[in-house]
Amino acid sequence: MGRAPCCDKANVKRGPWSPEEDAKLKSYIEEHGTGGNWIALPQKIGLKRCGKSCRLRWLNYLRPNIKHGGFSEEEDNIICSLYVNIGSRWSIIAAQLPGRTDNDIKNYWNTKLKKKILGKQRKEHHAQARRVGGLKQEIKRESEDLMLPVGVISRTPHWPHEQNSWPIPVANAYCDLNNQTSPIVHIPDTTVTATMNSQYSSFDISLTQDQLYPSTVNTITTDTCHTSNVFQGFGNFSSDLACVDPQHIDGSSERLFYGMESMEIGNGSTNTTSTESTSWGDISSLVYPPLVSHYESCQQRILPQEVTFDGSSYFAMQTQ
DNA sequence: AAGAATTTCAACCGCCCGGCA
DNA sequence: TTGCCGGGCGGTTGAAATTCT
Repeated sequence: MGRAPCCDKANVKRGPWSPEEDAKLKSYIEEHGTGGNWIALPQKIGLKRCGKSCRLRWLNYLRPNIKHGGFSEEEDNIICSLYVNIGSRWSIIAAQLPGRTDNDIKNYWNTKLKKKILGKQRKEHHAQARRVGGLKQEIKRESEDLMLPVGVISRTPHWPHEQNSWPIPVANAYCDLNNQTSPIVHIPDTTVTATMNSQYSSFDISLTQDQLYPSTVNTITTDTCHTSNVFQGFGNFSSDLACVDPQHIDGSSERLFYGMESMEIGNGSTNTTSTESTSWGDISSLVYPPLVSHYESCQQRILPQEVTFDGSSYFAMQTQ
Protein backbone atom coordinates (compact mmCIF):
# COMPACT_ATOMS: atom_id res chain seq x y z
CA MET A 1 0.00 0.00 0.00
CA GLY A 2 1.33 3.38 -0.90
CA ARG A 3 1.93 6.17 1.45
CA ALA A 4 -0.87 8.62 2.13
CA PRO A 5 -0.41 11.91 0.31
CA CYS A 6 0.75 14.82 2.42
CA CYS A 7 -2.22 16.91 1.38
CA ASP A 8 -5.52 16.71 -0.42
CA LYS A 9 -4.37 17.19 -3.96
CA ALA A 10 -7.85 17.98 -5.16
CA ASN A 11 -8.04 21.03 -2.95
CA VAL A 12 -4.62 22.53 -3.40
CA LYS A 13 -3.46 24.85 -6.09
CA ARG A 14 -0.58 23.71 -8.22
CA GLY A 15 1.67 25.30 -10.77
CA PRO A 16 3.39 28.65 -10.76
CA TRP A 17 3.06 30.89 -7.76
CA SER A 18 1.38 34.24 -8.11
CA PRO A 19 2.96 37.38 -6.67
CA GLU A 20 0.13 37.52 -4.15
CA GLU A 21 0.87 34.03 -2.91
CA ASP A 22 4.55 34.83 -2.72
CA ALA A 23 3.85 37.95 -0.70
CA LYS A 24 1.59 36.09 1.71
CA LEU A 25 4.08 33.35 2.32
CA LYS A 26 7.04 35.66 2.60
CA SER A 27 5.47 38.11 4.99
CA TYR A 28 4.12 35.36 7.21
CA ILE A 29 7.41 33.52 7.50
CA GLU A 30 9.36 36.70 8.03
CA GLU A 31 7.03 37.61 10.84
CA HIS A 32 6.30 34.25 12.45
CA GLY A 33 8.80 31.81 11.05
CA THR A 34 7.73 28.48 9.68
CA GLY A 35 6.55 27.27 13.04
CA GLY A 36 8.31 24.02 12.40
CA ASN A 37 5.38 22.62 10.53
CA TRP A 38 5.17 23.18 6.82
CA ILE A 39 2.08 21.05 6.42
CA ALA A 40 0.06 23.28 8.70
CA LEU A 41 1.52 26.50 7.36
CA PRO A 42 -0.63 27.05 4.28
CA GLN A 43 -3.81 26.72 6.33
CA LYS A 44 -2.59 29.33 8.78
CA ILE A 45 -1.86 31.75 5.98
CA GLY A 46 -4.91 30.92 3.96
CA LEU A 47 -3.01 29.58 1.02
CA LYS A 48 -4.42 26.76 -1.01
CA ARG A 49 -1.03 25.17 -1.40
CA CYS A 50 0.57 21.98 -0.30
CA GLY A 51 2.90 22.45 2.65
CA LYS A 52 5.73 20.93 0.72
CA SER A 53 5.11 23.34 -2.09
CA CYS A 54 5.33 26.24 0.37
CA ARG A 55 8.56 24.91 1.75
CA LEU A 56 10.03 24.56 -1.71
CA ARG A 57 8.92 28.01 -2.75
CA TRP A 58 10.42 29.55 0.34
CA LEU A 59 13.69 27.68 0.19
CA ASN A 60 14.26 28.02 -3.52
CA TYR A 61 12.89 31.44 -4.25
CA LEU A 62 11.58 33.60 -1.43
CA ARG A 63 14.23 33.05 1.20
CA PRO A 64 16.50 36.10 1.68
CA ASN A 65 19.91 36.25 0.03
CA ILE A 66 19.06 33.83 -2.72
CA LYS A 67 21.15 34.23 -5.84
CA HIS A 68 19.80 33.20 -9.20
CA GLY A 69 21.82 32.56 -12.31
CA GLY A 70 25.15 34.15 -13.04
CA PHE A 71 27.34 31.38 -11.72
CA SER A 72 30.93 32.46 -11.46
CA GLU A 73 33.91 30.49 -12.67
CA GLU A 74 34.82 29.83 -9.08
CA GLU A 75 31.38 28.47 -8.35
CA ASP A 76 31.65 26.29 -11.45
CA ASN A 77 34.86 24.86 -10.11
CA ILE A 78 33.42 24.19 -6.71
CA ILE A 79 30.40 22.48 -8.18
CA CYS A 80 32.53 20.37 -10.47
CA SER A 81 34.93 19.30 -7.81
CA LEU A 82 32.21 18.45 -5.36
CA TYR A 83 30.22 16.60 -7.97
CA VAL A 84 33.24 14.57 -8.88
CA ASN A 85 33.76 13.68 -5.28
CA ILE A 86 30.33 13.21 -3.84
CA GLY A 87 28.05 12.90 -6.82
CA SER A 88 24.61 14.44 -6.98
CA ARG A 89 24.33 15.41 -3.34
CA TRP A 90 22.98 18.77 -4.33
CA SER A 91 22.08 19.87 -0.85
CA ILE A 92 25.64 19.30 0.31
CA ILE A 93 27.01 21.09 -2.71
CA ALA A 94 24.61 23.95 -2.13
CA ALA A 95 25.80 24.22 1.43
CA GLN A 96 29.22 25.15 0.10
CA LEU A 97 27.80 27.93 -2.05
CA PRO A 98 26.12 30.64 -0.01
CA GLY A 99 22.99 31.94 -1.64
CA ARG A 100 22.60 29.00 -3.96
CA THR A 101 19.90 26.42 -3.65
CA ASP A 102 20.22 22.75 -4.35
CA ASN A 103 17.58 23.06 -7.03
CA ASP A 104 19.44 25.87 -8.72
CA ILE A 105 22.69 23.99 -8.71
CA LYS A 106 21.04 20.83 -9.94
CA ASN A 107 19.44 22.68 -12.81
CA TYR A 108 22.63 24.52 -13.60
CA TRP A 109 24.60 21.31 -13.65
CA ASN A 110 22.13 19.42 -15.78
CA THR A 111 21.56 22.15 -18.29
CA LYS A 112 24.83 23.99 -18.62
CA LEU A 113 27.79 22.90 -16.61
CA LYS A 114 27.74 19.26 -17.62
CA LYS A 115 27.61 20.18 -21.28
CA LYS A 116 30.29 22.76 -20.84
CA ILE A 117 32.61 20.27 -19.25
CA LEU A 118 31.82 17.46 -21.61
CA GLY A 119 32.45 19.84 -24.46
CA LYS A 120 35.90 20.54 -23.11
CA GLN A 121 36.43 16.90 -22.49
CA ARG A 122 35.39 16.00 -25.99
CA LYS A 123 37.87 18.43 -27.43
CA GLU A 124 40.56 16.78 -25.41
CA HIS A 125 39.42 13.40 -26.63
CA HIS A 126 39.66 14.56 -30.21
CA ALA A 127 43.14 15.83 -29.67
CA GLN A 128 44.12 12.72 -27.84
CA ALA A 129 42.62 10.45 -30.47
CA ARG A 130 44.64 12.21 -33.10
CA ARG A 131 47.75 11.64 -31.10
CA VAL A 132 47.12 8.05 -30.29
CA GLY A 133 45.53 7.26 -33.59
CA GLY A 134 42.94 4.61 -34.08
CA LEU A 135 39.75 5.49 -35.83
CA LYS A 136 37.88 2.74 -34.04
CA GLN A 137 38.58 4.21 -30.70
CA GLU A 138 37.48 7.63 -31.78
CA ILE A 139 34.20 6.43 -33.19
CA LYS A 140 33.53 4.34 -30.15
CA ARG A 141 34.24 7.18 -27.81
CA GLU A 142 32.08 9.55 -29.75
CA SER A 143 29.11 7.28 -29.40
CA GLU A 144 29.73 6.44 -25.80
CA ASP A 145 30.86 9.82 -24.65
CA LEU A 146 27.78 10.71 -22.74
CA MET A 147 26.88 7.20 -21.78
CA LEU A 148 29.83 5.49 -20.22
CA PRO A 149 33.17 6.97 -20.81
CA VAL A 150 35.67 4.54 -19.53
CA GLY A 151 38.63 5.62 -17.61
CA VAL A 152 37.69 7.22 -14.39
CA ILE A 153 34.73 6.37 -12.26
CA SER A 154 31.45 4.64 -12.69
CA ARG A 155 30.65 4.22 -9.08
CA THR A 156 28.97 6.45 -6.63
CA PRO A 157 31.50 7.07 -3.95
CA HIS A 158 30.64 6.71 -0.35
CA TRP A 159 30.34 9.85 1.61
CA PRO A 160 31.90 9.76 5.05
CA HIS A 161 29.39 9.44 7.82
CA GLU A 162 30.47 12.58 9.55
CA GLN A 163 30.22 15.30 7.02
CA ASN A 164 32.50 17.48 9.08
CA SER A 165 35.18 14.90 8.85
CA TRP A 166 35.59 14.76 5.15
CA PRO A 167 38.61 15.16 3.50
CA ILE A 168 37.43 15.15 -0.04
CA PRO A 169 38.40 11.66 -1.11
CA VAL A 170 40.71 12.70 -3.80
CA ALA A 171 43.81 11.07 -4.98
CA ASN A 172 45.83 11.05 -8.10
CA ALA A 173 45.79 8.83 -11.06
CA TYR A 174 49.42 8.19 -11.60
CA CYS A 175 50.09 4.53 -11.50
CA ASP A 176 53.34 2.79 -11.93
CA LEU A 177 52.75 -0.90 -11.70
CA ASN A 178 56.17 -1.94 -12.70
CA ASN A 179 57.84 -4.10 -10.10
CA GLN A 180 54.66 -4.53 -8.12
CA THR A 181 53.11 -7.92 -7.82
CA SER A 182 50.76 -8.58 -4.96
CA PRO A 183 50.82 -5.92 -2.35
CA ILE A 184 49.02 -6.75 0.82
CA VAL A 185 47.42 -3.81 2.45
CA HIS A 186 46.57 -3.73 6.09
CA ILE A 187 43.71 -1.83 7.49
CA PRO A 188 43.08 -1.98 11.21
CA ASP A 189 40.83 -4.92 11.97
CA THR A 190 40.90 -6.16 8.45
CA THR A 191 43.02 -6.99 5.51
CA VAL A 192 42.75 -5.99 1.94
CA THR A 193 44.65 -8.02 -0.56
CA ALA A 194 45.33 -6.53 -3.91
CA THR A 195 46.46 -8.67 -6.76
CA MET A 196 47.67 -7.35 -10.04
CA ASN A 197 46.42 -9.24 -13.01
CA SER A 198 48.91 -7.75 -15.31
CA GLN A 199 51.10 -4.79 -15.50
CA TYR A 200 48.47 -2.49 -16.86
CA SER A 201 45.38 -4.43 -16.14
CA SER A 202 42.93 -4.51 -13.31
CA PHE A 203 43.40 -5.08 -9.65
CA ASP A 204 41.49 -7.77 -7.94
CA ILE A 205 40.89 -6.78 -4.43
CA SER A 206 39.44 -8.95 -1.76
CA LEU A 207 37.79 -7.03 0.98
CA THR A 208 37.43 -8.73 4.27
CA GLN A 209 35.65 -5.99 6.00
CA ASP A 210 32.04 -5.07 5.57
CA GLN A 211 32.59 -1.53 4.71
CA LEU A 212 35.44 0.41 3.35
CA TYR A 213 35.17 4.11 3.82
CA PRO A 214 37.49 6.75 2.57
CA SER A 215 38.19 7.72 6.12
CA THR A 216 39.08 4.15 6.89
CA VAL A 217 41.16 3.76 3.83
CA ASN A 218 43.20 6.69 4.91
CA THR A 219 44.53 4.53 7.68
CA ILE A 220 45.91 1.91 5.33
CA THR A 221 49.50 1.12 5.95
CA THR A 222 51.85 -0.96 3.92
CA ASP A 223 55.49 -1.55 3.59
CA THR A 224 55.52 -0.91 -0.09
CA CYS A 225 53.39 2.14 -0.07
CA HIS A 226 54.55 5.61 -0.80
CA THR A 227 51.39 7.20 -1.93
CA SER A 228 48.98 9.32 0.00
CA ASN A 229 45.27 9.89 -0.12
CA VAL A 230 42.54 7.40 -0.66
CA PHE A 231 43.52 3.84 -1.31
CA GLN A 232 47.01 4.56 -0.44
CA GLY A 233 49.04 1.49 0.02
CA PHE A 234 48.80 -0.32 -3.24
CA GLY A 235 52.42 -0.10 -4.00
CA ASN A 236 52.96 2.76 -6.35
CA PHE A 237 49.33 2.72 -7.21
CA SER A 238 47.24 5.66 -6.27
CA SER A 239 43.65 6.08 -7.09
CA ASP A 240 41.75 8.91 -8.60
CA LEU A 241 38.69 9.56 -6.55
CA ALA A 242 38.57 5.99 -5.50
CA CYS A 243 35.83 5.75 -2.99
CA VAL A 244 33.87 2.65 -2.27
CA ASP A 245 30.21 2.57 -1.64
CA PRO A 246 29.78 -0.12 0.99
CA GLN A 247 26.28 -0.82 -0.22
CA HIS A 248 27.75 -2.20 -3.37
CA ILE A 249 30.46 -4.31 -1.92
CA ASP A 250 28.47 -6.81 0.02
CA GLY A 251 28.48 -10.16 -1.64
CA SER A 252 29.27 -9.00 -5.07
CA SER A 253 32.23 -8.02 -7.04
CA GLU A 254 32.48 -4.49 -8.20
CA ARG A 255 34.37 -2.89 -10.96
CA LEU A 256 35.56 0.45 -9.87
CA PHE A 257 36.93 2.72 -12.46
CA TYR A 258 39.37 5.19 -11.22
CA GLY A 259 41.84 7.50 -12.78
CA MET A 260 43.14 5.99 -15.93
CA GLU A 261 42.79 2.51 -14.62
CA SER A 262 40.06 0.16 -13.73
CA MET A 263 40.00 -2.19 -10.88
CA GLU A 264 37.73 -4.85 -9.65
CA ILE A 265 36.67 -5.17 -6.10
CA GLY A 266 35.07 -8.24 -4.70
CA ASN A 267 34.86 -10.56 -1.78
CA GLY A 268 37.30 -13.08 -2.99
CA SER A 269 36.12 -13.72 -6.46
CA THR A 270 38.06 -12.13 -9.20
CA ASN A 271 36.20 -12.43 -12.41
CA THR A 272 32.66 -11.28 -11.96
CA THR A 273 31.50 -7.79 -12.52
CA SER A 274 28.40 -6.27 -11.20
CA THR A 275 27.60 -2.91 -12.58
CA GLU A 276 24.91 -0.40 -12.52
CA SER A 277 24.80 2.88 -14.21
CA THR A 278 25.09 5.78 -11.89
CA SER A 279 25.38 9.44 -12.35
CA TRP A 280 29.10 8.97 -12.20
CA GLY A 281 28.99 7.42 -15.58
CA ASP A 282 27.95 10.68 -17.08
CA ILE A 283 31.04 12.48 -15.98
CA SER A 284 33.42 9.70 -15.57
CA SER A 285 35.87 11.17 -17.96
CA LEU A 286 35.74 14.42 -16.16
CA VAL A 287 38.90 15.28 -14.39
CA TYR A 288 38.97 18.54 -12.63
CA PRO A 289 42.55 19.72 -12.63
CA PRO A 290 42.76 21.21 -9.18
CA LEU A 291 41.75 17.88 -7.73
CA VAL A 292 44.00 15.72 -9.80
CA SER A 293 47.36 17.21 -9.58
CA HIS A 294 49.04 14.42 -11.45
CA TYR A 295 46.56 14.34 -14.22
CA GLU A 296 48.94 15.74 -16.72
CA SER A 297 51.50 13.15 -15.92
CA CYS A 298 48.81 10.55 -16.39
CA GLN A 299 47.91 11.86 -19.78
CA GLN A 300 51.42 11.39 -20.90
CA ARG A 301 51.24 7.71 -20.14
CA ILE A 302 47.99 6.90 -21.83
CA LEU A 303 47.50 3.82 -23.90
CA PRO A 304 44.15 2.72 -25.24
CA GLN A 305 43.01 -0.69 -24.15
CA GLU A 306 39.80 -2.54 -24.88
CA VAL A 307 37.95 -3.63 -21.79
CA THR A 308 34.73 -5.50 -21.24
CA PHE A 309 32.21 -3.75 -19.13
CA ASP A 310 28.68 -4.85 -18.50
CA GLY A 311 28.80 -7.18 -21.45
CA SER A 312 30.01 -4.52 -23.82
CA SER A 313 33.47 -3.60 -24.75
CA TYR A 314 34.88 -0.17 -24.39
CA PHE A 315 38.17 1.48 -24.85
CA ALA A 316 39.79 2.44 -21.64
CA MET A 317 42.83 4.57 -21.32
CA GLN A 318 45.55 2.71 -19.58
CA THR A 319 48.54 4.32 -18.13
CA GLN A 320 51.89 3.29 -19.34
C1' DA B 1 7.89 35.93 -40.12
C1' DA B 2 6.62 31.58 -38.55
C1' DG B 3 6.99 27.08 -37.11
C1' DA B 4 10.12 23.62 -35.13
C1' DA B 5 13.53 22.39 -32.08
C1' DT B 6 15.99 23.10 -28.08
C1' DT B 7 16.95 24.97 -23.60
C1' DT B 8 15.83 26.59 -19.14
C1' DC B 9 14.09 26.28 -14.66
C1' DA B 10 10.21 26.30 -11.35
C1' DA B 11 7.57 22.99 -9.50
C1' DC B 12 6.11 18.41 -8.54
C1' DC B 13 6.69 13.45 -7.29
C1' DG B 14 7.91 9.87 -4.54
C1' DC B 15 11.18 7.81 -1.61
C1' DC B 16 13.94 7.83 2.59
C1' DC B 17 14.98 9.04 7.21
C1' DG B 18 14.51 10.66 11.85
C1' DG B 19 11.59 12.11 15.59
C1' DC B 20 7.95 11.02 18.35
C1' DA B 21 3.96 8.92 20.51
C1' DT C 1 9.41 -1.87 19.25
C1' DT C 2 6.45 -0.22 15.92
C1' DG C 3 4.02 2.75 13.04
C1' DC C 4 2.90 7.37 11.77
C1' DC C 5 4.13 11.88 10.28
C1' DG C 6 6.71 15.62 8.49
C1' DG C 7 11.02 17.25 6.57
C1' DG C 8 14.41 16.71 3.26
C1' DC C 9 16.32 15.14 -0.86
C1' DG C 10 17.23 13.78 -5.73
C1' DG C 11 15.02 12.82 -10.01
C1' DT C 12 11.70 14.16 -13.31
C1' DT C 13 8.29 16.91 -15.72
C1' DG C 14 6.36 20.35 -18.51
C1' DA C 15 5.44 25.15 -19.61
C1' DA C 16 7.76 29.18 -21.01
C1' DA C 17 11.52 31.22 -23.23
C1' DT C 18 14.93 31.17 -26.57
C1' DT C 19 17.28 29.75 -30.66
C1' DC C 20 17.37 27.72 -35.05
C1' DT C 21 15.81 26.79 -39.75
